[in-house]
Amino acid sequence: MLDLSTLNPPQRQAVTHREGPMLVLAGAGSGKTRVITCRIAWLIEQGIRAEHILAVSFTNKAAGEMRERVGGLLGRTVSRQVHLSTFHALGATMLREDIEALGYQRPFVILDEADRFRIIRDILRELRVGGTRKTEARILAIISRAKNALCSPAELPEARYNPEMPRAQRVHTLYGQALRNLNAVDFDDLLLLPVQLMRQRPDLREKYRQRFRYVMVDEYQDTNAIQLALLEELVQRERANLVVVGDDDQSIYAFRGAVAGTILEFDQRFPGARVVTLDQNYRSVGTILRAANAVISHNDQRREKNLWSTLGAGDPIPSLEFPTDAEEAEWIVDRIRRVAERDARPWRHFAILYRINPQSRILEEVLRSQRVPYRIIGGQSLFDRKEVKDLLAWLRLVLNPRDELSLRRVINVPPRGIGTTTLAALDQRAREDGLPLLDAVRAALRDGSLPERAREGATQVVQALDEARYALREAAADGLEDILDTFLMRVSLEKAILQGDRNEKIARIRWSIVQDLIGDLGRIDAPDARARLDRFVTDVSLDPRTDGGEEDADADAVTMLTIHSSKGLEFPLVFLCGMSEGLLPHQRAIDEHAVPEERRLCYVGMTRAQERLVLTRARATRRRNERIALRPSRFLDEIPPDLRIDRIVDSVGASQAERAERTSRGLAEALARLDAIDPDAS
DNA sequence: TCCAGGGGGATTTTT
DNA sequence: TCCCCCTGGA
Ligand SMILES: Nc1ncnc2c1ncn2[C@@H]1O[C@H](COP(=O)(O)OP(=O)(O)OP(=O)(O)O)[C@@H](O)[C@H]1O
Repeated sequence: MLDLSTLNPPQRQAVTHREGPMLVLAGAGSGKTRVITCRIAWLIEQGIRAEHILAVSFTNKAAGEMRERVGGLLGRTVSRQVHLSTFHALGATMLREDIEALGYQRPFVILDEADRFRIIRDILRELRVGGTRKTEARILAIISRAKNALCSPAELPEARYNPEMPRAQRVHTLYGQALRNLNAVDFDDLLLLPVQLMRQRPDLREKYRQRFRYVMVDEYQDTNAIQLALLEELVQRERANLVVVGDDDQSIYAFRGAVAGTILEFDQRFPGARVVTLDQNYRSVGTILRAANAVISHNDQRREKNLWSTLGAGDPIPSLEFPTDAEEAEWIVDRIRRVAERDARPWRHFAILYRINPQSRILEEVLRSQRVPYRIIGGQSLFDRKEVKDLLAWLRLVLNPRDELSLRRVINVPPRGIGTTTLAALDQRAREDGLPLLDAVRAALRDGSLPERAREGATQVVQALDEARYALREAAADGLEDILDTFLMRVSLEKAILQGDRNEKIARIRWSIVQDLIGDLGRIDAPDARARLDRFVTDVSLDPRTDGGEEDADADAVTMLTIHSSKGLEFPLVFLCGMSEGLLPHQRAIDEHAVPEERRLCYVGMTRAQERLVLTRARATRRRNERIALRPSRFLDEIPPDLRIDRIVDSVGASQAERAERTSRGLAEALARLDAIDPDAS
């Protein structure tokens, strides 16, 4: 049940807001997300049906968190009926329903990064222009930015000076055609196509408007043009029941086309909008809040905020220097273990934040060797796994045998004697006769034009797919697991995986990952087997990294994540590592004069901490077997000296005096500070 | 024609 | 350190 007395007056005003657009603009930890979750509960108590409520956030992690909080207020049964998702998942849902209206088949394929690279590489090869991976990445980025800005590459602001632009323009067109031919969409299409859909089909737009009558958006400062367009199609401007919350200081998705100014212009875009601000921070102790505010105040063009907290003064923030990132990692993990033991803290109270994913590797090694349970959010761990992609490809084929991309991927997994040449011949035949690739395989089997060694395998694949599809047609929802078991056995997925790696142990792990993933099927419920499979495939494509689902979220483990994915979350104890020039701010941001965005990133990272924040950095790191010297981040200097304690922690054996001598602040000062720090800080 | 093994290259941030 | 591509053996 919702208790309005757990809210302060402006929060209450936003929660019980009735009609029309509203913006809640407030700093970190001021209870913006709580406004959204409580508003959902309030609406339902007012008799609004859960399925008429849509709440959007930006990361899968944040959406999951929100679902949990709503579940806490209303119970799981009701919270499951609320539409709670990321913009992309929302788009995927709409497309799963209506993509046929745009001339695609159902189900469609959602491409991952590797698929996109492969397509670009093929196009460049066809155009007879070679390209390094860097070029390919640049072109992909241009295409993505254009889609997110709802324009062609030539219309982008960067068009004049980006050297890849002429090529990107041509590739853009071919890329679009390639995706169409493959019946595939990329992540950007998940936003773009629903907008097109609603613009072309007012009847469908009306259907969605009727469905999503109350709309809320968390982290509104990160909305870009295409997401805004989607929102505008979904709500009626003046009469919009739209409540958005955000903080211009936490705008950290400029690379995706978000503009910090968008949130400040909300009332121009949605006329008559009410604006509410929140000032009280309920998350962090005083030192953390003041230090974060000090850093962010170095940005201009921001809305000045007046955040205060009553959670106590807090300790000064240690800012620690280590010889290398390996020692930095050792120290962090050691410290986590000691504090966990001393204060009887569960592991889940600790988070380690970093700027880029590869920084997690060394931490992961140490955590593992010290047997500290941990969980990595994001990164490439599950995303890039061959076995997961193969599984998905097979499942997609069951849903849609015309999915050529998937068929090409797995037809020779495990090796079935259908190599590049055989495949090319099949491809040509398909093109000549206007057949889908799978039907070309059938035809080649029938008239014997398939090489001898490929026949047996091809027959197996065709039959397995036919049988699975036939079984699926009739099956009740709970019949899905058996059908898939049989199907995967027939296409030898297990064999492919176990043979696929010389290291048997690794192969077994790979297979167990696939099994775990299939086990997650149990959590998906839909009217029939086909719909369940469809949902499953979309879910995994959108967020392949949440392998364990709900029980994992509850697991007691140290959390490791990038600052970007930490947005909206909070932890009692936070280690923000890699506080060096080149990492935070990142070198590329420095080169591109984008330091203010990095400063916001630093602000977001610092404000995740509730009780204690520790900033760490290394003098050197190793990249591609090269030692790279690192200087302290400029953001450290922006924290007032009375709020931080600078220390140098050298390898075991260095005396305290020696350590102190190396601090830039001088021996006496450093020693004085050492006394102030709590006894087991080293 | 298929495929395993070695050499070369690569790291912003998310969906 | 891990991943992709190419080449030579079967
Ligand atoms: N009125 C309140 N009384 C007590 N605690 C509150 C209140 N409002 C919010 N909180 C708590 O403060 C913390 C931060 O709230 P919340 O996550 O909603 O902030 P936020 O503004 O969304 O933060 P951010 O911008 O960093 O995402 C949460 O632990 C929340 O439960």
